[in-house]
Amino acid sequence: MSLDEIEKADEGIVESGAESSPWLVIYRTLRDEIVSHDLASGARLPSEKQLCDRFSVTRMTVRRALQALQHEGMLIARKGSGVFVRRVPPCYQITDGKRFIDNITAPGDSVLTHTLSIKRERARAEEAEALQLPRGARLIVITRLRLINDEPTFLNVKHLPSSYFQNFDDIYAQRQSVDDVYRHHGIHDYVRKETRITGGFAAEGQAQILGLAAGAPLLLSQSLNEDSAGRRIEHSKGCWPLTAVEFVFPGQRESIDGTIEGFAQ
Amino acid sequence: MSLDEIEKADEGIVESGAESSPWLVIYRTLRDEIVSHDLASGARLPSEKQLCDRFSVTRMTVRRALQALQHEGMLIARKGSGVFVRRVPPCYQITDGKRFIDNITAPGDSVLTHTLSIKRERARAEEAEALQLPRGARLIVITRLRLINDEPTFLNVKHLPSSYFQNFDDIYAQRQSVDDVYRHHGIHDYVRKETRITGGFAAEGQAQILGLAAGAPLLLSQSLNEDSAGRRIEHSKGCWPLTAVEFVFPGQRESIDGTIEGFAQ
DNA sequence: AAGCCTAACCTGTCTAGACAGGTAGCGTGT
DNA sequence: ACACGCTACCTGTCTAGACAGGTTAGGCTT
Repeated sequence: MSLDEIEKADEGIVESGAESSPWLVIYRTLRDEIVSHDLASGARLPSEKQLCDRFSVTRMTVRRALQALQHEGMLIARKGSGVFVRRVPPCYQITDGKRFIDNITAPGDSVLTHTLSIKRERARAEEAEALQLPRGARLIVITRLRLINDEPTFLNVKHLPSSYFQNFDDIYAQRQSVDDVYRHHGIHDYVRKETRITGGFAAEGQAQILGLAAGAPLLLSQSLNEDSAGRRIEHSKGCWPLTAVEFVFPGQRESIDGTIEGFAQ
Repeated sequence: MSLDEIEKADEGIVESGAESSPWLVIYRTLRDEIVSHDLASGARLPSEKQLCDRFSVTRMTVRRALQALQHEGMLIARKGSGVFVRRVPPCYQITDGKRFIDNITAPGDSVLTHTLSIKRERARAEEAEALQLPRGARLIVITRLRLINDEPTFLNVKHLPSSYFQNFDDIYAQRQSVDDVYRHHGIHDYVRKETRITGGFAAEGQAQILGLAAGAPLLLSQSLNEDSAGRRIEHSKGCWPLTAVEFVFPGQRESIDGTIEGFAQ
């Protein structure tokens, strides 16, 4: 991991030895087998009992190791069924921009969007403030799941003021694209007004959708779009498996030939 | 497939207290006592054995609950000593800017910086590329820990090209400020060239310094500063307890009176 | 009074079982 | 051929106890 250097830099303060208790051995062994693709993504692990035999320990010791790997999002256990490899940790780079997720760096990656629900709701305090609407204003609420290379990677809820998008459902049903909805309603240009990033933990529903263990750590993103007239047109919240992505925010003064990157177009 | 939980993404493991196994009851009870300050920050919890008596379960069941709370950074166990409350989860907002951490929103908060080490190293591939230097170039490496309201909150390693800062040690020793070092070397203006954010897990050394359990989830930040001549003067990496901060990135087109926020000055 | 030492206490880890509840596949009966 | 039900297997959780190793405070020695 990229920050292991911090530890190296400070070995004078704390040394992290090559200590090894039985569960740590199991943890490291399985982790290496996952990273090296000896255990393929999606594959089922040997059952806990088989692992007990292999490592000559009891189930609780095996489970200690499996639990750590689940927390890190590498494994997901399905009750009654088995434990499965979830993710070989490549980390996608996301550049903040208008289409948040559409600028995955590697061009060969597949991105699939699943619309889970479209609802109407009334603005609560939070959305009202973010969108600069009165509390109780009508909102369109879209919940979507994005799969990158077939791994569920981004769970997203968008809030849009109903009043700006009278024909939302028709257009969205046709194209599955919020940008097309914008265009159809006369919004041909808009700006990312603000982006926020923090961390949190997966509630049961989120975990299930993302294929993670309940309580798994997440990256949480929030963004706000504004049209050229200064109207707040979208408030979006989303969550990602903790190590699935790296957000890249380019600085403001990237002046090549006089224009400002992220500002032009 | 109810997704409404995404609204309270940073809640904890499970909500809607429908289901309850013994360890979940303990988890929720202790979590509530921490959040409500019945258990003060820094206080020692009753020993595991006492909790066993209180909840009428065995130690493994108590530990199951404690483990979840440790993972979320609310508790930290010290072997031989006890389990202590670490953090009542207020989340500081950090606005990305020149002085990364100096713009904590709440003005009443205390910020204390601890310089852990200052070393000289040779640039490895990563730093060389980031700073646009030849591999093996001389670097100054500063490791610092920042406490916010006495909680260790930000562990940070800065890499600076030695060649730009001949008098680094003297100036830094006097003022403990990298900005002052810049000024003393004629750099009165610089820009945040890029910021990256992702997530990861605490190595043992990091965990100990931050007062977290080993393997606890972290927010990882990376930033790059450039002076007005376009020289890369600083590459900084850091890690934060997952829920300790929220990064706020204002959009580029915040045009008030014709200037671009984050660009002027 | 200062310092050492020991005993009590605490967490970390592991063993060896047990039962509950979910899953999937196999075989039987229709 | 198909549907159903049963069974074997799997993970989730809990019990009851054990030992190892770190911490701390109180008592003893000097």
